[in-house]
Amino acid sequence: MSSSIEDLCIEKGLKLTSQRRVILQVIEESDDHPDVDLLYKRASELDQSVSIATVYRTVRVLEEAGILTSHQFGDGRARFEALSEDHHDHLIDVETGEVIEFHNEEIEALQEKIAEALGYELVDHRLELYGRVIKKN
Amino acid sequence: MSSSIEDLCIEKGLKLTSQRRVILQVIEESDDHPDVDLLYKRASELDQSVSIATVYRTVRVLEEAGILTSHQFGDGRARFEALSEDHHDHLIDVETGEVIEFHNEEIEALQEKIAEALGYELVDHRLELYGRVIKKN
DNA sequence: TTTGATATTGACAATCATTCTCAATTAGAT
DNA sequence: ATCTAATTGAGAATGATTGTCAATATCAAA
Repeated sequence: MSSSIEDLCIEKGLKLTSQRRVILQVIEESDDHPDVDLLYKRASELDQSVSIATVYRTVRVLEEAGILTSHQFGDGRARFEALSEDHHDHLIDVETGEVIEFHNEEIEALQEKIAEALGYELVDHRLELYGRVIKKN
Repeated sequence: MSSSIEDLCIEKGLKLTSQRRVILQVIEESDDHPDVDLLYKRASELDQSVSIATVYRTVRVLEEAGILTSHQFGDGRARFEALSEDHHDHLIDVETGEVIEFHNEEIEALQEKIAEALGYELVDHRLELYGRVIKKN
């Protein structure tokens, strides 16, 4: 019944309010990369008492707790996904806005190497590919 | 006297107003990655009549003309640089905010390959490394 | 050159995403 | 059951950016 994300919140000492439970559920059930408005819409369907201010706050708290990550893809608003142990980058379909996740060890290693060569320890990175479907005919 | 960026603007059919000339000059002389406020400050020193609205507009027009590119590094505002033929990516010093440019053919090729493997033609990409200086002792 | 259509400008209002404020409520420890 | 600190909803405030509009300036054509 209690989701794994809820357990993480308890570990981090976050209070589990009814609003947070709903938002957590929505996040857990989303495998796209929703923005705040979409999270708000989905949460509102389950519980009308959730306000958009709370969605903004919850999303920030969860990110600070290392449970969520946010991305900035082109358009102005932040998009979110649960932080999983398996790191991945994103390919964004420029026609549809669809987001495809991928992971490539070779490119990960290469980034470390580049940073090191410049005298830096890599603490984070952002790699986004923007592409158009190849139509074969 | 007329800068190469000015020539590009003429080619694109953009009118060369005195305000634009000043902004173009500022862009040409900046080798950091200034945001709109900084461009505005630098332009104002040369010509007090330049308004921030015009900086915003000019920057947009120049980007549409393929003369400028904008980046979104972590903080909210857009930062700009003249678009040169030699493509590069960015490493951002997380302590100081300093931006270091680099280019790596291997990683460029790898990105193409990854996109292709997912069925996409790569139209653009964004690679940002966030690092901390390695202090040797 | 002067003219004229059209683009550009400054000032500031409007917008959009996000954060803040504050009084009222609630979770969870005791 | 009680208490304290965290959380909430509503809406105001913020910060970056874009839109509006009347006044002005550019560049092409006469």
